Amino acid sequence: MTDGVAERSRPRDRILETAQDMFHKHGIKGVGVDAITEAAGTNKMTLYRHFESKDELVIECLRATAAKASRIWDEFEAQHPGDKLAQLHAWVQKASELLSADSRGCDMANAAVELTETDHPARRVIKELKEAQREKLVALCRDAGIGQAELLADTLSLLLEGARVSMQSVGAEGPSAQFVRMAESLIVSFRVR
Amino acid sequence: MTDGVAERSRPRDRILETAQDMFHKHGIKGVGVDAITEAAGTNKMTLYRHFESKDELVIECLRATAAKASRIWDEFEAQHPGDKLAQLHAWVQKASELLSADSRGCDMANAAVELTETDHPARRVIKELKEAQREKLVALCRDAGIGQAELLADTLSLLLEGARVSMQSVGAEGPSAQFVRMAESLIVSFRVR
DNA sequence: CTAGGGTGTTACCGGTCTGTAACTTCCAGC
DNA sequence: GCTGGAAGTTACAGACCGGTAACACCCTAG
Repeated sequence: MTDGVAERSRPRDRILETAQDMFHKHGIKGVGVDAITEAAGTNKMTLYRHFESKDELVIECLRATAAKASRIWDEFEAQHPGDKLAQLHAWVQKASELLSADSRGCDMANAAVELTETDHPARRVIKELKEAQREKLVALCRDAGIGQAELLADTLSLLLEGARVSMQSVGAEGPSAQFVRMAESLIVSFRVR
Repeated sequence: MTDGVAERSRPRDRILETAQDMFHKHGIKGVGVDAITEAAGTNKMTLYRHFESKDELVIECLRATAAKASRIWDEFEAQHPGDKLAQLHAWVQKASELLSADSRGCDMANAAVELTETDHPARRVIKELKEAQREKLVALCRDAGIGQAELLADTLSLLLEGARVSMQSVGAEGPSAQFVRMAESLIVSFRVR
């Protein structure tokens, strides 16, 4: 039971937290609702009283993950209040740390790969959340005084997304190991311009 | 039956081709062997006479995909014999074309995302094939006279990998739309150095 | 013409999946 | 102490999964 998260709290919270963790580790199609409820120390009926379907649970998990990521951005502002360029460097640093700490990449991107049905209800949620994150990074670049803010933000996005997926196929010693160097010299080259 | 590939040829070839196509479109866990054999105009017994398991079929499909990609590299050499820099630009161009033509990304990366079991037999194959592709790109960059060939190759790899996964979450109008511009200016900046 | 290998067909095994029904148990608020 | 709602339990439905057994067929090489 390596996935046990059985602190005493409300069943709904336990289910949500456990599901996040297990979806992240094993993929969405790789884990059944029975396994989630068991690891959460509850049962299937209780899950279906709080979530109308597995798809809906998946969506709630993605929203929770995005909310967690959003809280990290607050740290940047707290650590470097007003200094947007420093916050951009902190973004690079934090991304690199998360790359080292976890090899399963981005939950939203992974879900998009796994849920191939074009009309799957989670797909529009993924798109919305990813677009919001993109907006945030663009704004950070612009406020940091970068000229082509959109282009830098998109390039950094692709580098990070690529690093996270590359780790899953070739491991941490592959191209993703150079992420920080790539990102930093990119920022430099965009500032000079 | 949108996945039908029923030309008269040997069952093994039809199964392999059909499986490649369906794994690509619907994911590995998203398609069963019954669906593959039906679309290939054959039956399950015949599949299991040629492939000892679904996992083995998956591996054969990945090898076939990699072989197809390898043939594209031969085109570069044919189109620009000896001119490695031109071949590098052709690589960027071709990558961009494939991005526009297909939104389901790289089969190997997708498989790595889907097959989370660390000891899954396909994982080592994915790693080997990806490492071979990396070697090829590094060699191309080096032979094109790029100083930091490894770094350029890895950066281009991450950009492309990122573009392919980004398309699946936010669509073709997202950051991946700028792939060519990013790659080309990267090459320029590495040449100047 | 015949033998034999590749192929097709049908049925089945044991397991897993999402989702539901009916019933019991527990516990907090009155 | 009683009550009402949340949570747990058991069993089940219906579908799908990967994989196998037994047998009929067809077509080509000799």
